[in-house]
Order: sequence, then C-alpha cells, then structure tokens
Amino acid sequence: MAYPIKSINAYNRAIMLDNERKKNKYAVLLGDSKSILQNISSDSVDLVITSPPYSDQRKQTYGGIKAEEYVDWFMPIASELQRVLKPTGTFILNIKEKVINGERSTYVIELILEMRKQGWLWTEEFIWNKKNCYPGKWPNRFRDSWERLLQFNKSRHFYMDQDAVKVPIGDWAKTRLSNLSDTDRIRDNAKNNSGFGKNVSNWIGREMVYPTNVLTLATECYNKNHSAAFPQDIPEWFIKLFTKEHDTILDPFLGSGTTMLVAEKLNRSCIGIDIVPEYVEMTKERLSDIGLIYNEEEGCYEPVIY
Amino acid sequence: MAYPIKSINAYNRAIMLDNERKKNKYAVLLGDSKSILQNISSDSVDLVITSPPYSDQRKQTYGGIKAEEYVDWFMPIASELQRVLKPTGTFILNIKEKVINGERSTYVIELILEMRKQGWLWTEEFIWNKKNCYPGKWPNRFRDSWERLLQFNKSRHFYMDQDAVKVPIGDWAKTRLSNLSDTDRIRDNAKNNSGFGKNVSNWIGREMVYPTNVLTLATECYNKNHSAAFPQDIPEWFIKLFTKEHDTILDPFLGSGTTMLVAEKLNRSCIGIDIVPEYVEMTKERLSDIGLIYNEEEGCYEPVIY
DNA sequence: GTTCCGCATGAATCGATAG
DNA sequence: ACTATCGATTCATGCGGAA
Repeated sequence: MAYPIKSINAYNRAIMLDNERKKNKYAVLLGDSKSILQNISSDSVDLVITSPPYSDQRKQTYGGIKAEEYVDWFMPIASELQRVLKPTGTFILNIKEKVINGERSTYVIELILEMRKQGWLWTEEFIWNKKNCYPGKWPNRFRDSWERLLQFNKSRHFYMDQDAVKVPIGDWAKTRLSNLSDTDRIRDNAKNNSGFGKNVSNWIGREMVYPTNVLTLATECYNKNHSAAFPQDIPEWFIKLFTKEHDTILDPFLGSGTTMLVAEKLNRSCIGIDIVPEYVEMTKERLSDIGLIYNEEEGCYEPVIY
Repeated sequence: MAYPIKSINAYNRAIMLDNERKKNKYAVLLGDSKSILQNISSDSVDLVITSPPYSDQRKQTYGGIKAEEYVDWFMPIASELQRVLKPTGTFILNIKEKVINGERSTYVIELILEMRKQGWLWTEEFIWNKKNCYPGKWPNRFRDSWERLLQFNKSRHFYMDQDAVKVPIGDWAKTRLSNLSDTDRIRDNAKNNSGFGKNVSNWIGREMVYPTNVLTLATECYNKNHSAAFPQDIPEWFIKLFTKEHDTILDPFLGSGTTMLVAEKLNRSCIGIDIVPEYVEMTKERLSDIGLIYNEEEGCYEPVIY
C-alpha cells in the first residue's frame, strides 16, 4: 500500500509508540490483598497508590472494617507493601477518618504511628481539597471537604520528578481566581488585597510553576456504571511525580480500575488487586475496551502487537 | 450645643454602641501560660484560639521546644485550658508539624491522642489552605501550603452559630436555577438509597451557603517585625462561629495581639498571655491606639466611657 | 461544530425512634 | 442502658442531549 508521506510518518510513529508500550504489563488479580501480595516479588514496585475502604464505609461491597479494628486490619497489608516496594519507591495512601459519636475517629493517626514503627518514613501529608464535597447540614459541623493523601517511603532517597507535574501559570491563575470568588467576601474586611496583588505580579512572565502540597480537585460523580474512589487526576498526578515510563505501579484496592487505566495512559505497567469479583471483571472489560489483549502465558494484559 | 436631628441620632447611636462595648474587658498578661492560666477562673472562657510556637520554630523569641519534648511541654497548658473553658466552649489549635530528617514529625498527632486521654473531644480538623504560601523549592518535597486547625471540645453540646460565617453561593447557581424542570420542584430522592434527596426549588433566591471545613485564606503579616502567627481572618472566622457578643476569648500565646484586636472589633472580651515582654507591650500599644483605656482597679483595658 | 442546560450523583452525619 | 435503623438536610460537577 502506498501512503502519503504524512500518513507514513503517523503510521511509523504509531508503531513506535506501540513497541514502547509493549513493554508494559497489566495484571488484575482477584482476592484478598493480604494474601495475593505474597505472590509479588520483593523490591519490584515503584509506586503503590491506593484508596482502601475506610472504616465502616462501603459496607455493601467491602464488608466494612470497624474503626477500632482498622489498624490491626491494615498493618499486615502495609508490611507486604513495604516488602514489594523498591527502596526508591513511594506509597501514597488516600484515607480520611469518619465521625463517630460527634468526634473524628483516631484510626488514621494511629495508623501513621504504627507504620512508622514498622519502618516506614512518613515523608509528607498532601491534602486533597474536594471542590464538590458531599452536601448536608448538621448542627455542630460543616461539610467535610478534604481527604488525606499520606506519603510513605522506605528511604529518604526516593525517585521524584517535580518537573513532570508543573502547572501552567495560566491554568493555575484561572482556577485560583475561580476559587477566590467563594472566599473573596470572607476576607472582604481584610486588608490583604495588596498582598495578593503583589504575588500575582510575581507570577507574570512565568510559564510553569511547581504545585504545592494541596491538590484542589473535584470528585467524579457523573453518571457512570462504576464508582471511583478518587478522580483520575489523583493517580495521574502521583504517577507522573513518582514514576518514569515503564515503571510498575501497584494498587491493592483497585476498585473500578482507575489507577490501572491511568497507568496505561501514562505508559506504565500496573498490578491491581481487588476482592470484589464484579470490580475485577469491570477492570478487565475496561482494559479490553482500550485495546489491550490478554496474554494466556503471562496471565496479564498487554498492548496489541502490530 | 444644638445638633441637627441627624447628628443627634448619630451621636446617640455612638453612645449606645460604646455602652454596649463597655461590657468588654481586655487583659494582656505577661508570663508563662502554664502558671498565668492558674489565675483564670474555671468555666469562664467561651473560646480558646491560639497558634503556639511550633517545635523548634521562632527560637529567638520562645527558646524553641524540641519535637520530642513538645507533647510533654503542651499537656499541662492543655489541662489548664480545659479547666478555664466553659462546658459549651471550644478550643481551636492552629498547628503544623515541621519536617525533621526528611520526615513529617509526629508530635502533633501524638498531641491529639494525649489530649483525648486528658478528656478532650477531638471534634474536627479544619484545614487552613494558605493561598500565598512561603516560596521555595526542595528536591524531595513541594511547598507546604496548609496548616491544621484542630477543634477540641469539653462536650458534644458546644455553642456554634453557623449562620455567622455563611459564604456566597457558587457561580453554578446562577445558570442552574434560571430554569427549573418538574423534578426540580419536588423532592427528588437519590437512587443509591443514601437517603439523600433534593428539592432544587428550595434554593431559589438563596445567596449564601454554609462553608466547608477547608478555609482558603491568604497569609497576612500585621508587621514584619512581629510574628503574627495567623492572619486576622482565622480568629475572626472562629470567633464569629463559636462565640456571641460579650463572650470571652482566650489566647495563651498572644504574640502581636491579632486575636485580641479581632475580639475587640467583634465586640467580645479577650484575655491574652505572652511570655515575651515586647509582644505584651506591643499589644497594649495597639489597644491604646484603637482608643481603649487602662483601668487601674480592674487591671485591664476597657472601651472609653462617654 | 459549538454552546446551553437538564440532571443524577457523591467515602456524610445527626437526632429521633425503634428493638 | 445499649445498638440499629430511618428520615432529614445539602452543594457543585460534568455528561449527554438539545438548540
């Protein structure tokens, strides 16, 4: 077949891309993370990113773990994650404590202390500021609009590519301005307009800036037949930040497969585990939908070979 | 003297306002909070709001408390605060852990656990999302753009005036409410059995909504020489939320006096303590500047009597 | 093609009532 | 006196069909 030059170039580029991607594998494993993880090699994962079921939440699908049992339930899994993670790897844990008897439960902060005893370094706590948080009104509290994104490491020398998550100055200013509208009138009587204006002038001329440890993102709540714990932007941000192409990502509570789909998009390998058969099936379907094929020998999904 | 009617009314109103304000007292106490607090009556304070010296920070002024000693240093103060706080009162603690050896230190979360053992309820954790956080770049972390605002209470039945801190509704409302469908006019229950439903027509004409537990405010320094720990907006928001007029507010680490100045502005009484003589003097000057006079008998500042 | 607009949805929590 | 269930309240988002 004869192609115009333009088309040949595009075709060749497509082949190159696919050969690149062919290095990646996508394994979707059904079962309890605590035991399934034992089949994964030590020091083999570059990034663990997951959103485990919170205490007593998602009862219909995950059974619900009681707050007072949460730390004991999670620690054996944390131990396996520590084993499979590379020394330069990172573990991002998305979690938030619920209210019990009018108080924030303490299982999350107890978990941090226990994981440090287990040898983890608690490197950082990012905040996910949820723009569209759950509605509701109560006499003694406001709507909960944030979640924790805890960063743990095995060593102080972990891989981090800050330039991969730089934000265009325009977009940043744009979202900031839209966010400002909410709070502008809160600080109406404050005399900090000059301070803000000064900062704005500092940004002029810069095209890309580094983000902070607060991620302001909306939850995905549109009408789909699967519910994701976090929006795609969360794993995307951390995958870009803490991994390179062809690195391996692990999500021990895969859910509807968001982490894996994002890993594929970003040309990384991914291992996902979930205890709910419907979720595992859903992820497999989504992988087939985007053109990956199942490799019987290897027991995992791969990009199509041209 | 003869006044036009208009002026007389304004004059009478001024006297009324000042008589109202005259009920308020402003005490600025020099010394160590741990001992000074013992002179304050039990169950007498409606709101404690403070930003204590963080571990190893502000060394020149406070001497610096080591991270591993922080909890032991703070607990006796927390005990006194619990004693002086009314049963319906609230304690807001602005704090953030610093990074030590590449890790977030754990003294803040250990403090939460210890304070619960002491009898405090950990009601909520607000996030102060600092819009113009400190600039800088490090190889293994981004700029720290948030701080904790921990809410503690003595009982589940504390005073809270949510309407006092309402914020303007988001822009979405303008378009959303311009044309209502049939389902918008009735209660439309959610399909997921959450029990949630909505009647969109309830929102017509609504301009203000309740805020969330994330406060997006710019940092603001009263003066570069004085380390104002937080901007006026922070104490203002919590004073409006957790106190009424003429209530008593306490700041055991007053610094340059931001909490007291805001309390005066909002017509509340205030007690402030600081161990640094220069800060105490500065606050006294600021109180004089806004027209308060020192009452020798009572040992505190008062609004001028007409 | 764009823009407009209807609409379901989301890790929620409290107090009252029932068992 | 305990625990379990139930009704009530609420805001912002982006898909998908219509204009």
